Amino acid sequence: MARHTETMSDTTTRALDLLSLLQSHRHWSSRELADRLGVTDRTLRRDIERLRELGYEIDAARGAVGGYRLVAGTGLPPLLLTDDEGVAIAVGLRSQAAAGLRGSEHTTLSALAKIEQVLPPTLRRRIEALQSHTTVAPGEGPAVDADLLAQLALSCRDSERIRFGYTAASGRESTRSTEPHMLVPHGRRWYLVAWDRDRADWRTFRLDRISTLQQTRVMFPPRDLSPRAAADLVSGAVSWTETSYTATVVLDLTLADARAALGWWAKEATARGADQTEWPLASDHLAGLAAALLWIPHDVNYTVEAPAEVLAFLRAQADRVRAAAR
Amino acid sequence: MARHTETMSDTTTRALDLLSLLQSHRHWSSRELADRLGVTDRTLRRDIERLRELGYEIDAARGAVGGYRLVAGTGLPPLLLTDDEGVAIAVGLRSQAAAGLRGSEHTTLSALAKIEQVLPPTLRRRIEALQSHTTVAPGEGPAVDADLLAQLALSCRDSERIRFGYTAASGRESTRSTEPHMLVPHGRRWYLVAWDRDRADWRTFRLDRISTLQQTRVMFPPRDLSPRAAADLVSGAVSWTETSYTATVVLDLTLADARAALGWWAKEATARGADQTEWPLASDHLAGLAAALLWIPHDVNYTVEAPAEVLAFLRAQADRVRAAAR
DNA sequence: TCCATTAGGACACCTCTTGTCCTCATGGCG
DNA sequence: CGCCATGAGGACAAGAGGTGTCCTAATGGA
Repeated sequence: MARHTETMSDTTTRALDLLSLLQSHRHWSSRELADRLGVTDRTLRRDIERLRELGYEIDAARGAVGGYRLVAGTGLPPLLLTDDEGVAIAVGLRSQAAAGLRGSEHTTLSALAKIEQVLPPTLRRRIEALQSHTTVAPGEGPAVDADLLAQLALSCRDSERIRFGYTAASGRESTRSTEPHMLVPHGRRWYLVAWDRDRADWRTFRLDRISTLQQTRVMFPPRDLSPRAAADLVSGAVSWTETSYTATVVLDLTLADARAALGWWAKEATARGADQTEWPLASDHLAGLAAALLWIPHDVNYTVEAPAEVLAFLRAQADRVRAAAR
Repeated sequence: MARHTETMSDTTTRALDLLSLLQSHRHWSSRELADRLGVTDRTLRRDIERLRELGYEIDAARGAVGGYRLVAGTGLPPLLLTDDEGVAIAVGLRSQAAAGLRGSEHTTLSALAKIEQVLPPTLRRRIEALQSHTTVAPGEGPAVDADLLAQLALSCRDSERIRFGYTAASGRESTRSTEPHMLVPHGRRWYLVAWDRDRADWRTFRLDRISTLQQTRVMFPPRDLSPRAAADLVSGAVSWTETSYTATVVLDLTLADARAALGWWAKEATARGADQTEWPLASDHLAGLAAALLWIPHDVNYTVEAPAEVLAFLRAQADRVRAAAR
């Protein structure tokens, strides 16, 4: 956007500017591009050629309505984002990490680290503001502070020593000086696996028990610890084994009707007999399990099959709501 | 990563490579960087200088543990992502757009358009795979196909004529040839505001009623229509006015205790008298409202104050659950 | 104090870029 | 069918700018 002073090394700037233009609109004529970049059309063609040599695929149409367009190639080109777009991406990544999406936690964190590293402070404030609006599902509040997660991801990636306050399960508070190694999700929580310098051993820390994080800018040589071993450390340390609750809902609907009524998230449903459907539910929380029942349409009859503990919870909740809604 | 053939224009490549290195790790010594880029340290210093002139803030530490680090400046540098990171970002943006996050829809879409434009097909397939795992809250299934949303966002941005099949509310199917103008979220749904070429007028289309999208690669000159007017078009067209439900929960807890018990998403709670707390709830769906109650801890007494309609729903649901959980 | 590191000036060599001028290829439109 | 606007790219000369070598100056940590 900002026209740079013309005295600097120009060909590099122009290449980036050109990429940015090609990303912000899909169709450009040679004239327009050349004018914007302040060069001849011949030079522009050379610039395009250069980008092509660098691996970016640029389609060109000849003739009356000709023009250039950047097209999906084999790799990702550098993304040239506006501030707002950067904010949108950071918010998306943060909430994704906080929600604990399985299967790609590490890439999510690494992308987040990349963007957090260069995020101007002004934009960071905007993220906080936006994030507070992201009140998605009730009860599913973020199990972790996304900002802390991002900071720790950076420190892990860069092998930077950190200090923080920690409140143990027993309630004892202490200050830890550690070499952070890896972030591991477990259940709906995140754990930091780090080398505790005072205790000279590996420790795991629950993120929501970490209070004040200080990034010393001191690097350390990474120690060996396989991801597998790190995960084992965490599951070993998690004492209050996070039980997962399950139940089966039996709907008085054919499988096809059930699919139609419940939509995509009933895709695990199976038929029971000719005109009933089994719909398996699972959740880390009893409340989450119960919530799913509320979305069954009014005109559908169903019963719940589940362990006594779960059924008792459901009955108790029903009674509470009945009493409260008078 | 891939070493390019050495014959090409190099200084631009090197600048991008350098940025990429600086983004993938926070701390680098001059030696390391120079080696990786295959140049002298003097040239490297010149490259760093160039980047600084381009506006990227690069910290340097002199002395024994010296080195360079890319630091948050005033603007976002080009993001150089690995394929995996690109996938993670696309997934995040898509689910954010699909969830209908308020306040930043347009930036989210514009960022999404940017990345979708250059996303290699192989990566796109990976996104689909990941997205099916993102089963977040029950009942909150994606109200819209994220892929369609992304495609339409691209066409709107680039003023590209499109054709698609549309099933009207009446059930009548038709094929529309339109000039897409803007995507507008309303309730949990998305609407496309477009100029219908056959009817020669503005029309709104619900995204989940659009069936087969064809992108003609024909551009058109954008017509004037303010965002405000577009939004009005949509809310005018939405007949079944999407009512939003509200309720107030009165908890037998002090405000402080309620905050502690309910966590961050009870931040709108206010005190009522000395030892009660008012907790306002709002949701587009009755079920969403009811679900919130389930997360209130067992040992807390509460009552619900709400319109008769809402109370009736709560009682009915309670009875259903009671009956089903036998 | 010493050492390793970044910072940057000077200079010679040479590559690469740029604009001008040219011809060719291609797609849409009348 | 032929016209015209557009992209593609070769040739060439002028000159700008990148590179490596060699140098000295700061600076931070042990």
